[in-house]
Amino acid sequence: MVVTGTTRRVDKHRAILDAALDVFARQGYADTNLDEVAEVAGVAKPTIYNHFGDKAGLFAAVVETSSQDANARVADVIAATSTNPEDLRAELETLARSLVHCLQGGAGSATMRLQLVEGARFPELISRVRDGNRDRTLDLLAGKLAQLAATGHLRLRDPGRAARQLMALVSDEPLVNSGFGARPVDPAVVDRAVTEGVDTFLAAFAPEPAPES
Amino acid sequence: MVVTGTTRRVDKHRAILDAALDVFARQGYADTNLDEVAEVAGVAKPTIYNHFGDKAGLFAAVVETSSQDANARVADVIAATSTNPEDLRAELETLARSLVHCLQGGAGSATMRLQLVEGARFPELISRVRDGNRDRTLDLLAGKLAQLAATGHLRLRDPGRAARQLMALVSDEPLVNSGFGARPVDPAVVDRAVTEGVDTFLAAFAPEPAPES
DNA sequence: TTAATTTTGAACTCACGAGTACAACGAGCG
DNA sequence: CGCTCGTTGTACTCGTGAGTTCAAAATTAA
Repeated sequence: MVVTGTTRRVDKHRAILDAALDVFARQGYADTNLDEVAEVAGVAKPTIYNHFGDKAGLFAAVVETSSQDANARVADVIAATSTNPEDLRAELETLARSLVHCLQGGAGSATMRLQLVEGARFPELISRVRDGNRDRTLDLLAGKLAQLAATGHLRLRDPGRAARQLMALVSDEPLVNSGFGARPVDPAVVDRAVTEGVDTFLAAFAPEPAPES
Repeated sequence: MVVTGTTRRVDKHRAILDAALDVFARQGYADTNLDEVAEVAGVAKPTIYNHFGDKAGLFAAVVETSSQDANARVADVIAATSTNPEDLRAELETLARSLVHCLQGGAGSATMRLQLVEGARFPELISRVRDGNRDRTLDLLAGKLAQLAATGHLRLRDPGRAARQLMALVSDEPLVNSGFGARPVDPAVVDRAVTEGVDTFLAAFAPEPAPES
């Protein structure tokens, strides 16, 4: 077995990032002390300083890394959506449910909470990362919706607007219900928001009147 | 001129609450020190302790008071909406714009930010106040929408759902654009979200096909 | 195997802010 | 006017956490 030269160092680097994401998201930047991050990561505190410089440096790295990860997950979900589905409603519900879980459940929840809560403390970093994430997500989603329009499944004049509104309809209620990330997302709430949100979306944007509305 | 016995004390009490709302909202609970609140309020620090006990007590009072104020403003806006408007679209746009400004602009912005950011630190207080506010707002709005349905302007099977979705459509974009309260709300963004959101709402819930969609 | 690099545990310094104390002053009331 | 209560400016204590130090140990590289 061949172990590459920096494998172990990468392990610790990643372990610190993972631990920090968890602790920062739960407690916020101010209430997070690096003794605790070190303990969760299984390293010594000076090791964190060796890798990341200082607390703010660690935070910035966590935000960047976790947001890139979230981006990749979202892109996968949108790419996996068919542009010629047999059941459009079901396809959109699956897409929407997956998006909400990517953004608000599991690792996405921690990422979202950092972006949401610490915008005042790190305005440039958070704006750049969060707005970049959102723009990218909406672009990809708008692209997919435009394809659905091209194949006659939807009637859109502005795919960007449709993307924004679909996101709003399906994500607002779960977000509020979770206390903006302070509580775990309730899958039942997501399901309801998705079902109702897609229903309203189709009532507004489907070519023919939606069967239910 | 007759001055009531506790006028001065009420003045200071209110001055402390106002100052604290401003500072807590800008800096967050952890980064707010009571020396600064005292300076902004124009009182001595021990006076804050005399009135509110400790920092957490002050914060709780600020959350309660500002949320009640926000509640009253929202109730006024909804009550002022006609249930038999000549121009439904314009009436809904006015309602929606006022709601968003109540919730996300001026004093509403500070209130919202406290509720949004400090949910993890004070879970019971924030959940109670924020969920109570939201439930009340949605109830009032659902009531108004139900009345619009009763007069034939809308076609609803579930006014509660319609209220949730109207709120989502008109408030999501301004909220994200303001960095969840970290930046001032941009009126142009609100206008666009309101116009487009009401348009989609009417496309889904108006009795006859909306003229634009 | 040796040398170089990284990590460690433990202890430390220093700045900061919550909360307190207190004598003196100010405001309000009878 | 005297009394009571609230407020003040100033100084203080104490706990906490960011960041640093260092000799020894562990890991990695040659």
